[in-house]
Amino acid sequence: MQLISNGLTIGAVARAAGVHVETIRFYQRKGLLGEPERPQGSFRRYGPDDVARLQFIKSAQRLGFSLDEVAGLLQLDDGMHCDQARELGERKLQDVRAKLADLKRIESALAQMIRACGSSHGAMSCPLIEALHVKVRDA
Amino acid sequence: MQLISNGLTIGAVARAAGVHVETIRFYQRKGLLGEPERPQGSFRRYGPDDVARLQFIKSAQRLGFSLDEVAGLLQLDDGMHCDQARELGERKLQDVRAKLADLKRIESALAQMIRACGSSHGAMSCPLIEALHVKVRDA
DNA sequence: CTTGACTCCGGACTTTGGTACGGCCCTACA
DNA sequence: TGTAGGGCCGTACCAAAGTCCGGAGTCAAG
Repeated sequence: MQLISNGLTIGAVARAAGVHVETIRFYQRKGLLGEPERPQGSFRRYGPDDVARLQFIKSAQRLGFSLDEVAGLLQLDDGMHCDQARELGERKLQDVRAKLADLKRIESALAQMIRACGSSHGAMSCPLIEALHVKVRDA
Repeated sequence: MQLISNGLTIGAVARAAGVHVETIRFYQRKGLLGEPERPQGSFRRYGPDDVARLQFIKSAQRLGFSLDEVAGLLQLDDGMHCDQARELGERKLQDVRAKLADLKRIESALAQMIRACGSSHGAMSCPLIEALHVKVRDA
């Protein structure tokens, strides 16, 4: 029953996006995902856009965006006025770039630590926090 | 009362690191931060290392690491055997690189959207999700 | 030697992001 | 046409990461 005439059922969407059905309904309650029409009967039918949107939400979450922030990102895509979208987008872009910078510092600290580990064997105090002293800034 | 002889009080550390006192005690319960000695009396005294550690925890969290994961990162720095640390570090490095890749895709999608916004004025459907269709991979 | 700011400790409460459950209702397929 | 496997809906529950609270003890400055 994956496919009611055209459009996916909630279960099929969930499988396609790798989330649980309940999660979809939870996102709908939160307004992150619209509730689609039910054209012939009582079951909602979803499209590939919904799958993409769910996958986007999950990706953004993995990067430390809260659902509220993800909602902000998604509004950019929904029918917003362009200058608002632009402003919001610019703010988000700054966030993203700050995260990138932090993450790069973590990456090089880790890589350095692993190199150090390879060269000098035995128990040692790895320079992780040391390397990260610099990186401290507010979110 | 910020400073009992040498060493900071919990409140001073909290202020320095930008966290609440309760958060420090919570981290201590979780083992993320050691409970320092109380050399003369009943109050604990902290050093600058503790501040750095707290700031590190907060930074890592902002990047989407859970407290358990942060604990793993911190163990690398504490007196661990080098090959264990190396293995854990390599796993973490892969995580970090995956996050970096995702974040870069988000960055370019956002930047592109802002450019598009700038060129064509008026209400429009910004290509955020469109641009992110590619980036979908599992965590 | 008092007073006010602070610490200690335990436990209860909150928010975020879901998960699980149970009862009823559809709908596609045999 | 009947039945199995979903869908629909509400409510309850869960873990993570704090946050708040209250009573008691403790500094240190005036």
